[in-house]
Amino acid sequence: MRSDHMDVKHKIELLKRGAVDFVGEEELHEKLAAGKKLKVKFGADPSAPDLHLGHLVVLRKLKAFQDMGHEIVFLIGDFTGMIGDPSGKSETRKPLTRETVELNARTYQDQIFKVLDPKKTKVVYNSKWLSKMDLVSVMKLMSQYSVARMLERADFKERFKSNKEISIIEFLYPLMQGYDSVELESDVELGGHDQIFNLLVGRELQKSYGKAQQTVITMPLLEGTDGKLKMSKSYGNYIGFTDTPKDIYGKTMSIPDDLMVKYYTLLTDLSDKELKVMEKAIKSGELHPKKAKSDLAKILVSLFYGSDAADKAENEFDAVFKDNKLPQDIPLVKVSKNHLSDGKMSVSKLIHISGLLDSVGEAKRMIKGGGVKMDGKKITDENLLVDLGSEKLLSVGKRKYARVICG
RNA sequence: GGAGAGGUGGCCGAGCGGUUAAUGGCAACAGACUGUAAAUCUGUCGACGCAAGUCUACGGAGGUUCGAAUCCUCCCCUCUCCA
Repeated sequence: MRSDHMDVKHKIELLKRGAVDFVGEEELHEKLAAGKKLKVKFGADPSAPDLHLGHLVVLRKLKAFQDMGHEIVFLIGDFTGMIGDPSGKSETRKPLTRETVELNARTYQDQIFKVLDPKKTKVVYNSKWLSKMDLVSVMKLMSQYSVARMLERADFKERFKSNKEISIIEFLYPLMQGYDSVELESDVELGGHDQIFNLLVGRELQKSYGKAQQTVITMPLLEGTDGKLKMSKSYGNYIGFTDTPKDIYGKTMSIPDDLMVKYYTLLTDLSDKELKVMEKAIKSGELHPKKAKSDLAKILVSLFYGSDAADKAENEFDAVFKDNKLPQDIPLVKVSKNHLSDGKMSVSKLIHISGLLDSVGEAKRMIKGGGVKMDGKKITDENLLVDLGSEKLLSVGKRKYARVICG
């Protein structure tokens, strides 16, 4: 089936929405016009199977391709994962065992298929071809690139300039990842903007190896909940696919207000027009930033858990943080008798034992700072003896609760 | 192979024989305020102990000293310049 010119143009516009880079538009245009079913590559390291909203940005774009009938090739970098993508504070990774890779890959798929259609997704492992390469092939691969070009990569450049270590093997990473594109004959490769260098290497290697070149599309990096650094597991500023509804909601509420428009742009289907309207409304005070945020929080919870869960999360949040009520599910902690003397224990110790805080000292400091309550009353005496004959409700701040009983 | 610089708490970064559990910044946590786990301001920020205090910590192992993150020896790691 052939698509007419306008149709193709429209599709490309749609695919371009929100993208930072879009390299190789002509090739894409030609293929779409010819009615070709595209192979869209998306690669992932099997080491961190905890996807977050940053990934969602890219996954949504993949979904757009899928909805147009194209095939997603989800590449699991089990081989390249042994090196690890150079990332600032790089360290040599311990090689993953086969089982770990399998397990991580499994988890990864469980997560991406919350967004993508498994039927239109092919999963491949790059160890299939990379582990079989002999030194001659590796040398051929290496001869395609120069050190100077490698150092163009922002990450390397920075480390080189500030005299940080760069291992030679890290130079191999972009080459191997790029070689995957040669092997797969991918038509399009998608990734976060931080992947631009690697993706372009893939495009160039395809040319060197006499293949058609892939179109490279990158999506912006989403700032994390701190509003500064990119969302990432290692910065601890992420909202994960597997987070509880409560956490997705709460973490979303902790995003700085002024990031709302960006989040809406990258994580929802609002059109550019609607976004503009919203931006204005927030500025003029018509739309309270909190409202924009709680709406977004609900959208996100719904995406992973459905709208009922979203409503529930909102109610719970309002109850706890707006009306100062208690959350619904407070874990019950049983304290063994051996820890008690005469059925009693000091609050500080109790807080530590019940797992609310990491040490007794910390609990004492919290009490001094006025952050601890028992049965709704603020505790001021850090040595207060608590009789565990009956259940006690402890809270530290508004986010940590435990019901404690002797058991 | 030679010469030099350096490795400090979650991160960045001072200190260079003793009032140093180690200045400062960031992050984190709590409090106040708020229609938010936004913003802002304040406080806390090694562990154990009711406490006096004890222990653990400045790449690793030894050593010198009444006393070491600070000096010495060896080892490991990183960077720079030269060959």
